[in-house]
Amino acid sequence: MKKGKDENTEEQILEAAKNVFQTKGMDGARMQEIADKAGINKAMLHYYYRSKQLLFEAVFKNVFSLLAPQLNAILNDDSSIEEKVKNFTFNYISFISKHPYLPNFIIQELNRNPEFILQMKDSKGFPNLAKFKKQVDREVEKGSIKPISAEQLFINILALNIFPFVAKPLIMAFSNVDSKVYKQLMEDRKTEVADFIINSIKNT
Amino acid sequence: MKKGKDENTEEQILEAAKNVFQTKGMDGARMQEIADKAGINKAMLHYYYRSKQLLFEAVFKNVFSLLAPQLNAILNDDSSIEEKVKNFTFNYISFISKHPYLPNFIIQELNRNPEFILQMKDSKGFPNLAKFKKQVDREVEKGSIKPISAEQLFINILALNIFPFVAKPLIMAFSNVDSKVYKQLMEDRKTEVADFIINSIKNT
DNA sequence: AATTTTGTTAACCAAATGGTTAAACCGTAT
DNA sequence: ATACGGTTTAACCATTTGGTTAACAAAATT
Repeated sequence: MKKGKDENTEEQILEAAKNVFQTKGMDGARMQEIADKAGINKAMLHYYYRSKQLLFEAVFKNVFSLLAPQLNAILNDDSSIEEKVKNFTFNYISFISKHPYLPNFIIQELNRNPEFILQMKDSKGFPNLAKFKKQVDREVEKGSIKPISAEQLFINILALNIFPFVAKPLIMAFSNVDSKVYKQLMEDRKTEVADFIINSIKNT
Repeated sequence: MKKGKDENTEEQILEAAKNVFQTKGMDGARMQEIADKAGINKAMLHYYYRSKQLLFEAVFKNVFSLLAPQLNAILNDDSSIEEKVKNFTFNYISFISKHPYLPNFIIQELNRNPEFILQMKDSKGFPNLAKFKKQVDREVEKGSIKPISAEQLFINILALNIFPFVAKPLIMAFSNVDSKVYKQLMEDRKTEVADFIINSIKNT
């Protein structure tokens, strides 16, 4: 069996490609740089993935599959809204610290080619608002949270959690803080963001 | 005087370049495409702007100068926090409808090259948190709003307003809405976002 | 009117880039 | 041992791309 070897190379390519594509984007990425990072000949990229476009798509799907479960935690979990907001906020900020380029990569590439996400919408595990919508409507009706549509609440939760990482250079410049202070701000947000959201929607 | 002619050409180039750079990004943009959109010969781009890099920087500064006054409305205006939040939210969403690619462009390019914003920090009119910080601290002390740092509040305001436009393709896919419904959601946010923020920070 | 300066173009160039190919390599089965 | 299969590499190729040049046109200056 030499399969160990192939799978290893294929995996090394994907890892290197994830690295380069996430930091440089599709247009800025260079096949040669990916090959160098993987420590193999450039022809191997085409041997295993045919073209830059297909390699990119493999990377995108792989990266996206990391994000989807995070979002499903808020959409398809069984806990209360309040619990979900607390858990999601806490976990997401930890998660993103391990994948700092992920949100920007996904957002950038989807804006470059918005049709691309349509191919993924069918795959199982793709985040979907249906269940969350029912829950929000029910809690609004019960009176435990103020009137808000599930869509707007979902947008707000994502915005407050994701945006600070996407806009890091901008925020750092405006607020005149260095990397260290910025990191502390993000650490504080693990609990502050949840409080901010809950304060806003909770009925007294 | 043929100055009318030059300035016209120079201006046409900048307009075409803004168009192309904002939609394709620095790496995806092609000098030929800019020339075509401007209806002139490619050599003119170099005649007026020397290089792709310098043309890009001219575009970036121009685009950034549209955004800065929007942000200063919340940082350096004299109205109360509540008023500011209401006005900013309402105005920003209108503003962005006229410049849909702007926030994504700025965020994407700053992530590609975070040092770039340092060159701009000195220029007058560059958004700065100093005044806003004093105001927030004062209002917290007075007890008119709940304890929150100016930095976190500013991040939250930006996040809730900017993110929905940056992440449009993502949100559309998750919530299964078409462009028309999405536009309505954004329209609703002109008032909903301000309420959301104020609910969260206002002391009862 | 002659000349100099500025604006504009077509043709060209060198480097970079995604992709291909033909030969070498290497473990395995015959 | 040898032939065979997938794997890997160096060299190569065609195209794209940012940038240049030299000649030409249009003003501006004298």
